[in-house]
Amino acid sequence: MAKTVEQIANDLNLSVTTVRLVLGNKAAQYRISAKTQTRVMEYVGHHGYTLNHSARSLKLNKTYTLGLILPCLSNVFFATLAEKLELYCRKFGYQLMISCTYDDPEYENKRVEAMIARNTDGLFIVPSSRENQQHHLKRVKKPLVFLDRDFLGMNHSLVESNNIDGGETLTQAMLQAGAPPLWFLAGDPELPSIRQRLAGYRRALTAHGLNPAAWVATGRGNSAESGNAMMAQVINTHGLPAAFIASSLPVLEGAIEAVRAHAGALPGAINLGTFDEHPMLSFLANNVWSMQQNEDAWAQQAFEMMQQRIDGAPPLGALNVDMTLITRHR
Amino acid sequence: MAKTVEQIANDLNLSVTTVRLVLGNKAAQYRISAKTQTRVMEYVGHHGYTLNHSARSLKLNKTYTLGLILPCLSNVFFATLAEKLELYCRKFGYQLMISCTYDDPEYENKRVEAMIARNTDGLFIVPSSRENQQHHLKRVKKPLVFLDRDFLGMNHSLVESNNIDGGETLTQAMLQAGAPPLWFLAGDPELPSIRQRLAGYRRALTAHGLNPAAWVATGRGNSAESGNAMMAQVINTHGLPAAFIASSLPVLEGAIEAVRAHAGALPGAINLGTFDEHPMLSFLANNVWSMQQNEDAWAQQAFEMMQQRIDGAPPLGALNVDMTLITRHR
DNA sequence: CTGAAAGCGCTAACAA
DNA sequence: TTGTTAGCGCTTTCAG
Repeated sequence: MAKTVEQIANDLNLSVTTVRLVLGNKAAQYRISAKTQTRVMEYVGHHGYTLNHSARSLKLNKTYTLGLILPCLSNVFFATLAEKLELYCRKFGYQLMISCTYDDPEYENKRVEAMIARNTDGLFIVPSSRENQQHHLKRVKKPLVFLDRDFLGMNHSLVESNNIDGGETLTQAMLQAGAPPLWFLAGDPELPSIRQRLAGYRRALTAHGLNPAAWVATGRGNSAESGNAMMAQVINTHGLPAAFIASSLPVLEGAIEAVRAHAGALPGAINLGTFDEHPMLSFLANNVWSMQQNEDAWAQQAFEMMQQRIDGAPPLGALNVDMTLITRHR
Repeated sequence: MAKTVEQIANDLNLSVTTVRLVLGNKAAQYRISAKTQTRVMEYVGHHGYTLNHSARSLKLNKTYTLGLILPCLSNVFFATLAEKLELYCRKFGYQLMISCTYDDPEYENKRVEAMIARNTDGLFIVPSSRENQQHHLKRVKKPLVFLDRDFLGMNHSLVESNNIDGGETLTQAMLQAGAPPLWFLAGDPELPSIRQRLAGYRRALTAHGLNPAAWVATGRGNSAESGNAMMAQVINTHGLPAAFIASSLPVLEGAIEAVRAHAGALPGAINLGTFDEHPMLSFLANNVWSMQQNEDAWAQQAFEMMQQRIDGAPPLGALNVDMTLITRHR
């Protein structure tokens, strides 16, 4: 196993060129004699041959490896995105290297450095801050495709969900199903995606002749704790809401916890809205509206962008992927 | 950026060795003159230097890369495991390459081949079948650490949960909380982990003087569909169960769906047990017992095993990680 | 149709 | 304390 081309050539009294030609299926093209071909093929069939990627990478200065740098894999959306992206990469002969930043800016820079040192051919990055994104843009010479978060809004390659329309559609649907107030719990209002979702929410409220700022709560992060705190505050100041939208699943978890802490149980009459879909939303006895992000479309678009960048195309701007409304009515 | 050692040496009229020595922090050891050191450091501070991993790998025949081959990342348990494992790998200078098999045996073999061609220093594998595991064991010369599933029970390196004790503890807890029958929905009884969980369940039943085979349903896979089908059958033959255990979260999802389809809603009195913990289990209004797997401990153990194998140690046998019972009482 | 040779950037052994 | 060199396995160019 794992013979080198040179070994094969020596053992067969051939030159490396000849061996390479038949190994690379160029035998016909260069009219290698049938006998030589079979000799090589038999040898390989017997002893095996696996190309040494390190050597190839060194020579070609291309590793057929791409990096994916994201906040964390335990978030189902990112995990699914990573899975889909890996699938597309593999399909075109690339290996994907995944690294988590836990939204730590320093960590993120280190991961980017490490990926570059490993000669990845390009990087997909979910930046954790405006400064990070700017930093990468300035320092990284390799093809870069940003995902999910656009802090800058400039002309670089980026894939994100159509969060504004998603927020609007979700809000509209919930307004049609029940009377206001309809609260919006924005876990991390600093994140561009959350800001956009909130903007969509406001647009829908305005269209309904409602005050777009009356029922918005903001938190300090995309977490259950933050969701809990926001809901606790809403209950404190306005009582139990009849309907609310969570900016993400962890926020929803925390908010429901807070409702339970207040009311003993989650009243079935509360209408729930959330971004990101998950089968376990079916565990709820309430009406649930969820805005699903299309990870597969993301992955496809992102990989295509990457390929174009690798092929020398200039940055391609932002690309929006539509979201899908999922409803569960009890 | 990205200067090579040789370029630095040329520009500074030094030899590669000298440059390497100060770059590798061996300056003191080899007593490189202070002047030379600062010259090099200044040059690097100005122009930068990133080690070329491909060249290093080729020379050392070591890539500091490890492979992780698992069914899928959209499964939260595997995603979290991958995340933790990546953390440990990184801590020791390794990069992790993740690939999903979707439990397709052929795919799995291809992924293994690809990882080997890329000179990964070792492989973590969640094998999808007995044949696959055997195949890898036979053909892969690199260090191998299996995860989650042991089809063979031989002397190789493996990390899994203590599924038997976990199943027993879960069953005991639920038997203490409510009267039997207590059903067990085994999504994929072919999987070693599920078999073990079932064995633990049976042990607990027997200890309680109950028939260990009376309330077991088996399905055709670890999926919501399978869970749905099993529960539908249970309801058909025995009516709505007062309590049941799902062998995994997707099975639980499907089972609850089936209960809803039959009863219109999920009766709050049904006691629910499941393997794998997830925050969204809080969405349920029922009593819930969940058996949490400790991904962090898995990752640590698995990485340690891998290191030992890389350092030349023989296979180290199976290692069990205890599970933790999480209870939610309403 | 087949062969020879240079060189990718790094490491390690040996020289001075 | 610093310099020289061979070679990892592959690709590519040029030469028969």
